[in-house]
Amino acid sequence: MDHIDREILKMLQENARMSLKDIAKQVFLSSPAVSVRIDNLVESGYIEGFHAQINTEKMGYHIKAFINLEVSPVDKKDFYPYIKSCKNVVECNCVTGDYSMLLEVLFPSTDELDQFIGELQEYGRTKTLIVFSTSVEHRGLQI
Amino acid sequence: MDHIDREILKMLQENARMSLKDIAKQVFLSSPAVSVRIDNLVESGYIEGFHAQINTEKMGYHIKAFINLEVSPVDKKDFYPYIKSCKNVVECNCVTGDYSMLLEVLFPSTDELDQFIGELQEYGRTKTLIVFSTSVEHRGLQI
DNA sequence: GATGAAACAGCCGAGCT
DNA sequence: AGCTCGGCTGTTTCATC
Repeated sequence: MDHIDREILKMLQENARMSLKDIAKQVFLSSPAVSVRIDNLVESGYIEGFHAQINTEKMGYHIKAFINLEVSPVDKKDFYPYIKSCKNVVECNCVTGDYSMLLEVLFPSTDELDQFIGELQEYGRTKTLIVFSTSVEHRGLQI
Repeated sequence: MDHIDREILKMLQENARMSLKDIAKQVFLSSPAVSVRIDNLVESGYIEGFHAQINTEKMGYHIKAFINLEVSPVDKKDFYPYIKSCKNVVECNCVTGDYSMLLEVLFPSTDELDQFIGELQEYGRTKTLIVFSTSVEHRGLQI
């Protein structure tokens, strides 16, 4: 992990479909050299994947919300697989504070969100924050 | 936006570096046909970008946290450009509830986080939730 | 890590449905 | 109008230095 690897990471973070040739040009290396570096970055776990970022609004998901959820330690074994299977859950973290879990979710409308919160309350009390606007869209670590 | 476009979106979300040929094979189309479809998806805004997902732990960012921040409406004009420039801020939302803003941040250690919270308090009071563990890593909309 | 060759993928235009 | 097919260009990969 030298400064060239960091440069490659940065470029792939901005455009994951960038060609090896274009990357090579910018780091003053040959394409094969870049190819093996990328393979190594994936292999060693620095790169976890390459993903297309999709406009959720355009896909009909108009409501973004954060749900604080209290889950008792006993119920967590059941909770984890359940929450992973929920397509609308974009992120789920175990956190400090009054509520043990913080979820980020996407729904087409408040109706579906409301129904989901109903389901969640089987695990514990909730506090929901609905997103008005996003000033910094979820982005990777700025290298 | 037909079912083939949705299939292509799904594949690019899973692996943004997938070749046109491999995509074409799966949707029973020719590579050129897939190429124009992807261009259209980008053009029409369904795809907002292609990004490499980087392991933040490996990059030395061991602390993830959510910061609830109260910002008065008057200060928001200053706040937005400032928060965008903060490299450690991964996401920033304007939300309902007691605090007007919810930030997701990454730091190498609690020291840097603490210092950042100090800076933020110029804008208003804060409540910080530190992440113990992440059961659902930030992922795109499940199509 | 560089180079050159071979395989491969992507792009553009022609013809087809 | 949009899709498929073929050839040309550019890209990736492999073997060698």
